[in-house]
Order: sequence, then structure tokens, then C-alpha cells
Amino acid sequence: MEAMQTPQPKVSFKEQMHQAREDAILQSACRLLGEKAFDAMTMDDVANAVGIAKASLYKHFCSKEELCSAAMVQILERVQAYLAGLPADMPPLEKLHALVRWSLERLLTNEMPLLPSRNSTLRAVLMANKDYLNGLVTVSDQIGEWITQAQAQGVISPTLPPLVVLYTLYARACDPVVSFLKEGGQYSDAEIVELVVRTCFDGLAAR
Amino acid sequence: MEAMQTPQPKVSFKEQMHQAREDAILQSACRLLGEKAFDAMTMDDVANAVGIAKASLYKHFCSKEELCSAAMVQILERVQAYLAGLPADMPPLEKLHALVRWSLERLLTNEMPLLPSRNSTLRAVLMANKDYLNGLVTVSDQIGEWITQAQAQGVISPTLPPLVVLYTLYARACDPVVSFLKEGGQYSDAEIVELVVRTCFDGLAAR
DNA sequence: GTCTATATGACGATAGAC
DNA sequence: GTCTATCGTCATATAGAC
Repeated sequence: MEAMQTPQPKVSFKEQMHQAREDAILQSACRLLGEKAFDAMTMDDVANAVGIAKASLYKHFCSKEELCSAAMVQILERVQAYLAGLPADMPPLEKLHALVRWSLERLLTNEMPLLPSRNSTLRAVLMANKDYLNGLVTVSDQIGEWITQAQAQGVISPTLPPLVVLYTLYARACDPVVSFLKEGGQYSDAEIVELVVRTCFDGLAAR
Repeated sequence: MEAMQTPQPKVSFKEQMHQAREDAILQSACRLLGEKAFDAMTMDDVANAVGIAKASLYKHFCSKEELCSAAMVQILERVQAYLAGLPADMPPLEKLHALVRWSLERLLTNEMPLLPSRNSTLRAVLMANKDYLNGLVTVSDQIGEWITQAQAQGVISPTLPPLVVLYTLYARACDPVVSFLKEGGQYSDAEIVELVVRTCFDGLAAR
């Protein structure tokens, strides 16, 4: 019988190193994809950001597409965790507000957006990725539930198809208004978030 | 004194051909940029779409950047013409509605959007193009005027900064909600336009 | 598994004949 | 001005030593 000096299996050190390196790669890819488009980001960029050779990247991910897909799956897992962490007694409408705020804060700090922009090459890649699609369905189901609850309470317009509401919320995750206002330099990050949340839920027309 | 057999100058034929070819190039570039991102579109794509050799493109435009900038300037001229053609007695709010509809219809037919998406390489190119910036300022001034008028009438929320309203309208021109809904296949183009216009001006919350 | 060095291919841009 | 053919460059991906 082997000695059990540690509660972890014997490969833990190596595997932990491997996992840590992989996380560092994903984190760098996340940040870079927040700053530039998929096509504009190169594997050299990622390698330099992580501080390893480009060839080493391919020991972890067999292609640029796979690397970026894994990064996007991680983002989905993070939003799932965020949504799951919202207080159970929080009203559905406030949960939706919180989701949009979370997305906008990511945009403002140039982290990878929850969704790639329209016409992005990355989008075609993701639509062929099973893990990504599964995560997207899970998140969409959760949000869809809150939407229908909010509509039942009459706080989200009941005449809007839930799908339209869902997509409209998703679209805030890559809303160019954020970049425009940030480049203008006239508003603080917090003000930008509030302005976009307000136009999203209340619209431009006077109430 | 020369004979004046035609009202045009003697180079008209050649110049007309030249101009026609150039328009065809711009039109193809416009369509292609509606379908894919600037980085993903190649000069070979454009040449094939027009039906000429790639080298011929460079007799008209000295670089890919210049070609695409010219295409974007053309779009701006087109929206200027559209805005100028709106009835003078149309209420400002309806003019803003019309602008958003025009943008969304372009998106639905995969024509080049009024604005490139966030993080697009094209955006950096355009921000260095004087003609584009001039056109953008002209359009923004016109729209800005209608926004303040609509706010004075109390039909656009007077507490929203006009700049935020302007950017929010611009952002509809590359709204991914349109692609999402179109891919879903559940709604007609006209329905999609109305749904997006409605969420833009009235918001998601019940009124 | 990490590195250096390189194969492979794509794309922007040009040369030179017609 | 248009074409065919090509150059130069850069990015993905791999080979092979350690």
C-alpha cells in the first residue's frame, strides 16, 4: 500500500502546473480578445502576453480556434457562476439589470465580451462548438426564466417576445455605445453603465 | 474655336467608364463588408465580385484601406441624402424613427452598416480619414438637431444627454439583435425592424 | 513540455507585357 | 488600364533538439 502523504493524487504537481499554465493562456486570450478582434489577434500576441513560446501554446490547444473557443466557454462559465450567485429573493427585473451591468463592466475594462460582435469570424467558430452552445443554452434558459417572470409581474413589457428581450440583453454585451462614450471621456465608467442600462430598459422616448 | 458637338467635355466617355467601374468596385466592397469583417474581406474577394483582376483595383484605389474608406464615405453620403429627403414638416421624433429603420433595413439586406462594429480594424482606419470624419460630423449635426427638438417637445427623454441618444441610434446600425432574429427565421424583415425600433425607443420595461 | 527554427499558405501590393 | 505572374510579408502550425 502506498503512503498517503497528501490528499491529492500523485500527479497533482504536474497537473496543477499544467492547469495553471493553461489558465494563464486563457486569461491572456480573454484580455486580448477584449482589445482586438479575433482576426487581428495573433498567436504571437498570446504567446508574448503569457511569456512562453508560440509553439508551447499548441501543446495546450491544437488551434487558434480551439483556444478562443475555450476562452469563450470560460466566459460563459463565469457568467453562469455570477447568475447563480445572485440572491434567490432578488426580483427578476433586478437580476436582469445586474446581468446587463455585469456585461457592461466587462466591456469597460476591455475584458472579452460575453458575445462576439456581428460578422466576427469567431462567431462562426463558436456556432460549431458543442461546449459553447451547451453553455449558451444553459445561460439562456436561466435568463429566459427571469424574463417570463418579469413579464408575468408586468415590469417587462408582456407584449415583447421573450426571445427579443433575451437578444436585446445579450446585445448590450457588445454595445458600441460603451466605446463611444468612454472615448469621449466625458463620463465615468459608473455613469456609462447607468446610462446604457437606462436606455436599454426605459428606451429613448420620454416616460 | 472648337466644334461643340456634345455638351460634355471630350474626355467624357473615358471618364464615365472610369467612374462606372469605380462605382461597381465600391458597390461590391459595400456588399462584402456587410457580409464579413474588414480583416476577413480580401482584395481577391472584391476583384472576383466585380469581375476584374486584382491588380486593376489598385489603379483605382492605392490600398485596401483607401478603398474601404471610400466605400464608407459613400455610405455616409447616402444617409445624408436620405435624411435630406425626409419631409421638412415631419416631426423630429419620426425622423429619428426613419433613420433607425433605414439603418436596420441595410443590416437586414447585408449591406455595409453605417458604422463598423467595435474593435474593428476598419474603425481605426476611418478615424484617420478626413473625408469620413467630415461626413460623420455633418450627419451627427443634423441628427443632433432633431434630437434636441424632440427633447424640447418632450417626446425624447429630456434628461438623457443628446450625445447618448445619438450614439444609441448609431449603435442600432450594427445591432446584433438583427442577425440573431434573422437567423432564428421566426420573424419577417419588417417585423424585425419594428421590434428593434420599439425596444430602442420604448425600452424593455413595461409602460 | 519548452524552446528555436522552419514549413506552408494567404494576402496585400507590384512588375511588366499588351 | 487591364491582364498574368510574382514578390514580400506575416500568421498559423509543425519539426526536432533539449
